[in-house]
Amino acid sequence: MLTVTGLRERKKQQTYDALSEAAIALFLKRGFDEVSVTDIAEAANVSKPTLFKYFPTKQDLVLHRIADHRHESARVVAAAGVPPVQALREHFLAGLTARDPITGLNDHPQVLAYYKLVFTTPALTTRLHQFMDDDERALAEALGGDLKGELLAAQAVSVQRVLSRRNWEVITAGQRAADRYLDAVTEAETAFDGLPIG
Amino acid sequence: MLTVTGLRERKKQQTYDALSEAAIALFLKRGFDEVSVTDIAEAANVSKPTLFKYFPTKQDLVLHRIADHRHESARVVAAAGVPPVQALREHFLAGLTARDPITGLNDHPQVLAYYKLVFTTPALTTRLHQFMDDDERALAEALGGDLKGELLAAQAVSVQRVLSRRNWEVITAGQRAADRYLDAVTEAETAFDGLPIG
DNA sequence: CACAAAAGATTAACTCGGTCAATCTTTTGC
DNA sequence: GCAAAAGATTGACCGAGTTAATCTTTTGTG
Repeated sequence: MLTVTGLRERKKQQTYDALSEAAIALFLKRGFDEVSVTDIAEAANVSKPTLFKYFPTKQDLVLHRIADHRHESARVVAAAGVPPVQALREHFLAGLTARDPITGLNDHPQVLAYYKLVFTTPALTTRLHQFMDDDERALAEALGGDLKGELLAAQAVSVQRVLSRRNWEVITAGQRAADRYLDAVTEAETAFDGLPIG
Repeated sequence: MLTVTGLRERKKQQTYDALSEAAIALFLKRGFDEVSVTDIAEAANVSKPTLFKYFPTKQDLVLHRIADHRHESARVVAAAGVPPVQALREHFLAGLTARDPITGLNDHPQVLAYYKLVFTTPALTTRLHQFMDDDERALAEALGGDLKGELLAAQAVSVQRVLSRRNWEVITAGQRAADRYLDAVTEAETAFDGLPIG
């Protein structure tokens, strides 16, 4: 068995990428609701059932990028040697510095277009919230699963959602990420200060 | 114009009730996903498009009861003469005392069956979360719409969701509402104490 | 009390997201 | 090199939700 990666694996990856890229390109051009999954399957030279073997829902054609970050908060807390809230705060602040798109503080046109698509399409925001609920559950578990853990998890996820959304809105209104950075840090610190333990 | 309530209004109300009751009865008996909207329309002697004129989605046939409480938090805050967090806390505690189903502290079999249906059906919990997001937006607006308001709104909604869910789980596990009451109050006070300002 | 206008219900046909059973292709064990 | 298993592909199908045209019922008015 000398095959490093089977031919099959490579083809699968190719199909996956073709679907995702075709989908996002079409969605960006015509809008999420104006493109049918059949259109996407055709554009990727694949049948509709095949598409759904790669992506469980139409929304996931867009959101798989974000979904890859699933349970990140829980992992951060579990891996950290410091108190949970401190770990989450530092992780978010590092994200701001790195201009991680998930913090909303990124003004690359492609990133902006992508998030505009997500935030202005109800079906996508809905599914995004499902992912965040998953995140919250995992985080609550990582925090012990008791009342305090559940509350902290819910509030930590909320905080990150509100902060990211605000950053994205300011950037969308035209401000450069670099110009927003300091305010974003200030807001993040204010927000995390409001969490128990600190 | 002496007509107190037109005949038309009454018939509409009748159809509305017939649809809702037929739907919930069928869902409770066979499960949400095992009943088609066509089944419900037939049971209510109505056509499918007519059903959708009364309820925008299949889920709303179940959730309209909860949806009636929309923006309740925002209204509570707006109507109160006390600080927002205090108003929300008092409102929730009053709900516990009154065994308001929305607090999870209600052990009537019908109520339990209804919430079991809601919480164990993904399509319903998803739509429920959409309502809570609406609630959160309205509350944030009522709180001023700035960062602090948005954060407080998100956390207040989270707190109520976590508390209600915990109560429901304990009741579902077999405890009587009366026996849960004191713990529910304690947990609620702990949770609201964690919110800014208090 | 009749009747015109309008509001609402009905029907049939349609679109679209998602699933399934059967078929075909590729990989793998011998 | 080949048979069997694993996996990919497809056409046919189902259910939610919509639309346009038609028909019924209610209501305000002469």
